[in-house]
Amino acid sequence: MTDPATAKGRRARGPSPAKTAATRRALLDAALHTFLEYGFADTRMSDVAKRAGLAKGTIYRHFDDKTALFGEVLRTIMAGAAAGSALPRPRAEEHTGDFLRRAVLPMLAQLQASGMIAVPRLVAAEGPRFPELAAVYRRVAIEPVLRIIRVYARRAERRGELRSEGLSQMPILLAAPVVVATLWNGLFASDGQLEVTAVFSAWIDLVFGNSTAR
Amino acid sequence: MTDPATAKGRRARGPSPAKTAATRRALLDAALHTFLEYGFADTRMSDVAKRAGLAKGTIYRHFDDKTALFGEVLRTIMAGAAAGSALPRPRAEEHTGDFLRRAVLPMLAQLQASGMIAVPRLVAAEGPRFPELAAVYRRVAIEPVLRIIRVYARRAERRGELRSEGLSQMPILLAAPVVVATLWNGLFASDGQLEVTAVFSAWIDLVFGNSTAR
DNA sequence: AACTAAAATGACCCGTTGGTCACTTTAGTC
DNA sequence: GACTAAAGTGACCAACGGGTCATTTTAGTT
Repeated sequence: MTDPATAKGRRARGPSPAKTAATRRALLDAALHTFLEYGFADTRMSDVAKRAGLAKGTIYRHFDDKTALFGEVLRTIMAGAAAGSALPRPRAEEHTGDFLRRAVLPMLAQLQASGMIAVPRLVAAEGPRFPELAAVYRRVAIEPVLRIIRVYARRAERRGELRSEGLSQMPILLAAPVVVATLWNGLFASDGQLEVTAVFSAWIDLVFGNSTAR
Repeated sequence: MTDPATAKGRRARGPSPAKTAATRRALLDAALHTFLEYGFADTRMSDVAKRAGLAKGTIYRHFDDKTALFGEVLRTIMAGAAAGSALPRPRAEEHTGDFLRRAVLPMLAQLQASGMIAVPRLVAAEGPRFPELAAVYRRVAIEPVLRIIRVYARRAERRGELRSEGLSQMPILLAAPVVVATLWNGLFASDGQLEVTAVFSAWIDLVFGNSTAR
């Protein structure tokens, strides 16, 4: 587009673009954690700035307003999640229940460790006030997951591993227990946390049969 | 305590207590619907008043502040729900899956028709900011439901209808699909609503087996 | 070292809204 | 119909917090 000389000359003075990007990242990270902890309404722009070690005004050099910041936070998260998703394939004769355990449990553990597992809860809580964002989240995060579930639901149905054909038509059933466990943990933070992996495992047992006593 | 004459004399002038109670009910009802639609933070006290056909100041003659109003709304809902819950019993040889369909589906349909099915979503969204309320909700609404689920999960396990013993240990698995469907409907209000009863029915099929082809 | 453009700052502004209270209206009692 | 206690009212207040912008700091260039 513009020739290199112009581009170089244009950026002749002032801090490097890398530094700018780093500031932006710091703000997004601080915002994510603050939003997760307090929700949108109870998040103070000044708190986000403080957490990032910056002044409130700085936020507005990178984002139009609070809503835009929230949107960028979610967009960034989704982009990162999409990048880091690489599901293994089931082995030829592997029982689909075993495969799901093998594939999904480590992923859940990682999500839990990184704190990212709370994101769906944030979306569920704030989504109604940001319908466009909810729609993006659905398209970018939810639908792909449902599509994958549908693939393996079909496989399990083909192999006669399930008691009904319902799962491929309603793939959300497979994800529901994980979502609810996450909500639970957000609601009752202090007392009686649910181990998300244990919930999922019990769910697989119930639907596909316990692996030991199949 | 106080003798009747005193009590009567004390209330000798001014509007009747019945009228007061009606006002209170109108406010609670208006508040419930406004909270359900906008959430706690985006609910304006003036809007609640307007919806109830009263002035804002009137709210403060019945409730200490916004938080107290929210709490009373939830407490009232819970009391009402607890009162109106009468589950039938399974017939002697009835398959537990059939029984659950028979017992739960009408209840879900009724909850959906009355709009009360959105309450869990409200609690999930606002709960983290009101931990005591979340705890009350858990004790009054969630735990009783889980207890009932556990009873029928045990029955099903005893009768060999399930593929694992997990359900009685993790009764939340039964409720999860309904909760998630409700969240979904709140998030994507305009497009692709889920029929909660259909979701529950598919769940039963998957876990207990389809009633036609058992 | 001087220069300067971009980045960062934070005191300030101002709209919004929860909550107050002096006043008005309502409805039982005598 | 006069009396009065409770219910209801809505203009008003104060605080809070999102967003602005004149000023200062930073760092690449010459």
